[in-house]
Amino acid sequence: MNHKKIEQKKVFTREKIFEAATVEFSEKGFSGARVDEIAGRAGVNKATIYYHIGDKKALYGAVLQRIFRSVADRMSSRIDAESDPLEKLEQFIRTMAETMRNNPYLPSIMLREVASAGKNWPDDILMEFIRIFTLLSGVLAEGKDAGIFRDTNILAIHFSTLGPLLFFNRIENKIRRFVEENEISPSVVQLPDRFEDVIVENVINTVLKKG
Amino acid sequence: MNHKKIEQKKVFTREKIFEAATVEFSEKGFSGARVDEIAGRAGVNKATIYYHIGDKKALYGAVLQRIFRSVADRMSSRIDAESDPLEKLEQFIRTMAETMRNNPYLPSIMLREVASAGKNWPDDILMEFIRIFTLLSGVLAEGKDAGIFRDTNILAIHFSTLGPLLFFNRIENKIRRFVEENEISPSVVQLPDRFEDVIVENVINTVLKKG
DNA sequence: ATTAAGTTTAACCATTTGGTTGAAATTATG
DNA sequence: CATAATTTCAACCAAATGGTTAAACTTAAT
Repeated sequence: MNHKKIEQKKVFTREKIFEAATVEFSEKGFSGARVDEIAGRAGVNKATIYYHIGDKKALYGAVLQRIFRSVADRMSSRIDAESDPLEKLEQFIRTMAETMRNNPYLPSIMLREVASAGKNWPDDILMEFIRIFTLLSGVLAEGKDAGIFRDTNILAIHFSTLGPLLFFNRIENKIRRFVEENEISPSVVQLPDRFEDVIVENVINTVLKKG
Repeated sequence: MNHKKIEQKKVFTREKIFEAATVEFSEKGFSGARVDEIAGRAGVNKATIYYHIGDKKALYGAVLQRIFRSVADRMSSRIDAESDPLEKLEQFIRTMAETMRNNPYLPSIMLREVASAGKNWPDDILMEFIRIFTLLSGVLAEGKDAGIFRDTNILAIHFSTLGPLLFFNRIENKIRRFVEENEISPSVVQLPDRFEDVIVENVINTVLKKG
């Protein structure tokens, strides 16, 4: 086995640990997550986690950083691919929704982090947030300069995108089950096929200059 | 000591326990919360909690129900006090924001509950949610009948109100500290004095019929 | 083949934690 | 005042949990 293969194996072990940890933290939160359970899911001895990464807190931090960096990366490349500010904004929202759909563990972790008010975010995690915020900020400024966007509050637009998408992602199934079990007409609850379509419409309506 | 005073003391003890539990659960979530800590904060022996309420899970359930019922109650009375659908909608949003400001423990608990996707909500908690949702649903229907509201998605409006308000409430201080420490111009981040003003404007803009 | 370095493992430990118990204290009743 | 019922408490316990360790195993270099 040469150096490359060793490195690969090492990376593979770390990867397995991260994946298992992400699922566990997502399902149970930091306090609820069990290191033994993570080790079990990863098919690895508990001590291996401590050898490769560190204690529970370090592991959680690493998981957060991994997640948020990958989100920021994807968001960045997707928006760069568009030229029109309006399409960039739409892409921002749709990429968010898509990322949540593709990574089912993401929403609960993000919501719990918001709940904890970023009490223990290291600087590198903060940086990933700022990257995303700056991205949106740029899109809105671009649209304003082009004369097609109103002067809107960036934070409000950001939270009005992220918030509803996260909420819906988490609660959709609960609502569907409830509507079904209680034989409520779906038209009462107005469950849309694609929630992000509604959010795209509303956010664009908020941002777009009237006339 | 007569019957009334006994009853008062009993209620007082329960009240102290609930208050302490609410704070503890809010700060640390269900798993992170410690029953010993709750007993300590309430100035009560741990066994008293088990005597009066039950185990940790029952205590948490009782806390949730208390919170959400009080929110639904307040929301209900506030909206009933208005007659115009537009003012009802504004009252809905402002009451939400006000309730969060007055009850600092509320937002983190709500966010964590959304994160957990209501996995273990008993029916009575679900009912309180439905009360609030039905309230908003009625306001929007009323406005539509009066010909001043567009046909909008209730869930989206609900989440576009609740989400941003909760997010801002939790993260505001973090942002303020960050802006200050890194000497960033506040204009870049656009921190408004009253975030709910922005949300009121945006939501009304989304709901209102254009003419 | 031998050695040294890196990696994984089973067993173990100290502490924390939810929950219990029986006695003591407080209060209501006769 | 005496007795019964309710409420509070200190002490205790079993289980769970984060973390450690020393030994075993694997691989790379000499």
